[in-house]
Amino acid sequence: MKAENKHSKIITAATKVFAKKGFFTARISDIAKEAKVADGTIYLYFNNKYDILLSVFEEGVGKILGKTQKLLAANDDPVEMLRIYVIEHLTAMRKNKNLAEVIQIELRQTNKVIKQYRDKKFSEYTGIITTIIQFGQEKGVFRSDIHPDLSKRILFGALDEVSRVWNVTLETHYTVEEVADQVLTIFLRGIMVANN
Amino acid sequence: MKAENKHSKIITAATKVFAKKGFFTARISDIAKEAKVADGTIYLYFNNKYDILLSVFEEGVGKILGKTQKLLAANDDPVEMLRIYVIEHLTAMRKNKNLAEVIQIELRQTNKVIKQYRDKKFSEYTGIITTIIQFGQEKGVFRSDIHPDLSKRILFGALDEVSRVWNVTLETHYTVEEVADQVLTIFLRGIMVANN
DNA sequence: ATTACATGAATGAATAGTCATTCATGTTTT
DNA sequence: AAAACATGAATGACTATTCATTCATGTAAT
Repeated sequence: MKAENKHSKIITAATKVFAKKGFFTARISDIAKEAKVADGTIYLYFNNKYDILLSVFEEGVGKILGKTQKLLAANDDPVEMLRIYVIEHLTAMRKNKNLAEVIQIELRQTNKVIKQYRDKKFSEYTGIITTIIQFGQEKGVFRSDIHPDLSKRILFGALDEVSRVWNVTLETHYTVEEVADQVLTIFLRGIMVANN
Repeated sequence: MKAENKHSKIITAATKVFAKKGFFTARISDIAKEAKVADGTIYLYFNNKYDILLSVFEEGVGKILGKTQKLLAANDDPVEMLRIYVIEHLTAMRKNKNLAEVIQIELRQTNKVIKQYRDKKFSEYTGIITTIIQFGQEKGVFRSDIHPDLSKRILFGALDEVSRVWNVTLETHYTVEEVADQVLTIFLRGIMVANN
């Protein structure tokens, strides 16, 4: 119990420190201080600095992925499914800005191993969009001339950028609902079969 | 001449090295080697490592911005203007993958100074989208319930993500034209006033 | 219930290596 | 022969990781 507790304390601290200072500028001693443990203790729970970063990502995305999949399972309307995905994503990013920062910035970084790891792990999450779009096309709700893979990038990129801004400027004047509504309005109108 | 020549040689080399290894992992000696100058020579042209990064960005974005503004000046159809912007951006990102990498990844980094600098400089470039959208709304071509600021993020995020992928996977199987077409189809249908 | 012993989690000072930046020296240009 | 430019080895500051030691908790023996 105590061990598990300390593990998450370090994860939480690291998320915060990485978000604030960036992976390379963050010091192990910063994380230790934030988590209120000794520097050495961190190495009882993680192999090295990279391992901490990957764990932050793994556990963070894991939670979001799990929740999203659960919510979507109870649904079979493509439009409604996209709505759920968008709202869940924006809500999660807004709620945990530190995690958002790590996912959006630190994990993209250069290091090929990190980058490929992120893309692999992440593709499970963004792949959901592709699946929904294909499903919608089969149902005849979404236009068939839309490339599911490309439009996945288009939607995800839009979500990524609008939520990234929450971490940069103090553009708090848009709520999750407003943003979700704009993104969905534009994207859905863009991919749906005309019906009026 | 010789000085100017060396300056750009270093910029080009740095762009390549930063793109490949990332800002923090890149060594000054790597850049020097790539540019075929001595380590110390770099400090005759730049104040420090950060200065090199900012210069890469400044000069790179400057060129793209200039070209885009020039092309747009000769036009007054909002739809056509968006098309030009999208195609120019994708073409530029595709053509200079190293610069794209630096802009998209390295410059987002954490360091608050860097980040704010990027956002300030960049907002001039992405702000063009906002202007075009507002222009289109005034002309009654784009829906008035679209937030120009938000939809700027939506379009730019989409562009950023689709072009980022060119640097990660070997997803070369979409051409600039195909990608531009999908993005524009979806986005324009999303923001235009219905006219049928 | 007190004492002796055992365990392994936690500590943080010391290590070992890295690299941005400087500068004494050399080379080229005017 | 100045002045301007270029070199790259040496410097010095910085920090991830290690590991000898401490300490808290549990178990066994008396």
